[in-house]
Amino acid sequence: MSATLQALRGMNDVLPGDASRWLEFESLVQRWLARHGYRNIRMPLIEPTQLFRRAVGEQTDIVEKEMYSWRDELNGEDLTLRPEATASCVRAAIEHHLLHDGPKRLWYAGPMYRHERPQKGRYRQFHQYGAEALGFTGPDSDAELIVMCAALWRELGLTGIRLELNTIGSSAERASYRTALITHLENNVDSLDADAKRRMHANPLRVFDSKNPLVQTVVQSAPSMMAYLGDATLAHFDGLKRLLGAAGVGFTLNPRLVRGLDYYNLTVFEWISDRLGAQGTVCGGGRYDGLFEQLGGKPAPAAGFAMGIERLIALQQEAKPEPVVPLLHAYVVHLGAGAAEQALRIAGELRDAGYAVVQHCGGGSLKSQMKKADASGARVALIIGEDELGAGEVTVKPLRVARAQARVPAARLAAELTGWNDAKAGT
RNA sequence: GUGGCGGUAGCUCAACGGUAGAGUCCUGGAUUGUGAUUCCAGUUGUUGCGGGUUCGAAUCCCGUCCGCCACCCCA
Repeated sequence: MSATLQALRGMNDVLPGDASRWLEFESLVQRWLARHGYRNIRMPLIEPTQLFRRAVGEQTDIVEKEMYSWRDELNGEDLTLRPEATASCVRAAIEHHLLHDGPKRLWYAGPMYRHERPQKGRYRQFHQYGAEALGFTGPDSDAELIVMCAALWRELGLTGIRLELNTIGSSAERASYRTALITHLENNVDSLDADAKRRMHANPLRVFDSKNPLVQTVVQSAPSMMAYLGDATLAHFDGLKRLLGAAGVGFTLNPRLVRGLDYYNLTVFEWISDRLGAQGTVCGGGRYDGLFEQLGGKPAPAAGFAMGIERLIALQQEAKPEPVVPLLHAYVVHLGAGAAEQALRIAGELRDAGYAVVQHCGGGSLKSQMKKADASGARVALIIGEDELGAGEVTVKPLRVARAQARVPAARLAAELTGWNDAKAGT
């Protein structure tokens, strides 16, 4: 039984047709990050399990049931495939004293791993670009992170991505509100259904989302978070809202937006699209002022976000479905004795001059070689047969525009090919 | 992790108890060395995998894997 091996569930191959779209996307995103002064940092995919337990939070879904964790039998260490990268980034900043000479703007990219049930836009290995502004206290830093996202959506040509915003206060404010909320829910426990009761202690804010009318009556009379927020929190949030307004970035306040990771405080936000079904969050982030200290470092404020590449590319593909075809300037076909050697020489010279060139391999009739040349997407076919070889020339035949072919001296080809490629070509 | 739907040629799909098909793609040809259009010809499969029912299973049943949808949660 030759069991054919296949990729693990929820882990995908990105095949060349899609990969060229990824490359284009990544190059655009990286230029955008550079223009905002963010510098790349690269962390390991594997970290001590403890890092995520401490950073993300013991009670979170991620830590409780979604991590790829195992014990390294060679030395007894408990290891985990990273489910997100903020924890790693902060760990690295602490370990290498990155903030010793002031705040830093950093970005990272790469695969993350969560053992969830896969569906469209949700995979067990998925990819993120993340930006972290480490060491900045004020709402100006939060605003910068959010506003730069808005610029990226424009650049990517994405529309219909809306911003949801909330403040969850300090951990102390959150704790006292949480206590008050749970007390309220417990006092009305008779009106709660099983789902609400389950959420009551695990994640009391989630009870607000219940569609059960009876539960909603309890929700209506519940205390408001606002009453538990201090002046500093409100001032920070007001400052952020003012800056977003000045930047022309619209948002909707979502008091139930809490996000699933424990390290957040004050600002939390999500960018959401309605075109992706249940997996609509395309980017999420917020402030996490306590994380440095929580991981054993000197206290430092910080904020950041992470965006999902698969989801953004799905949106972009919908907006711009034409396949991304890599640019190929020339396809060299050759026929007859000695032509292969000349073709190899010429292809090399053209590549040295900066052109993308494919040389035909595998022989075959001129007709079949021309078919390959056309299918390759090349702008022109370069034909080297016995005639051309004898004359020291190459036939240049445009494949994308209506223009007569011509013979060009081999020695001048590198200089003249630009003219043939500049001819207006269908993309 | 729970529930629902689905898996047939490389791709998109038909056949829905009685010999598994079409389009597309691919390959070759239509007078000498010229692609993409047109015409002709040809190849394509353990019907996801394993078991069961039946004279006979792509088709019905069970299991399993994978995908999709919803829940949960999030990128």
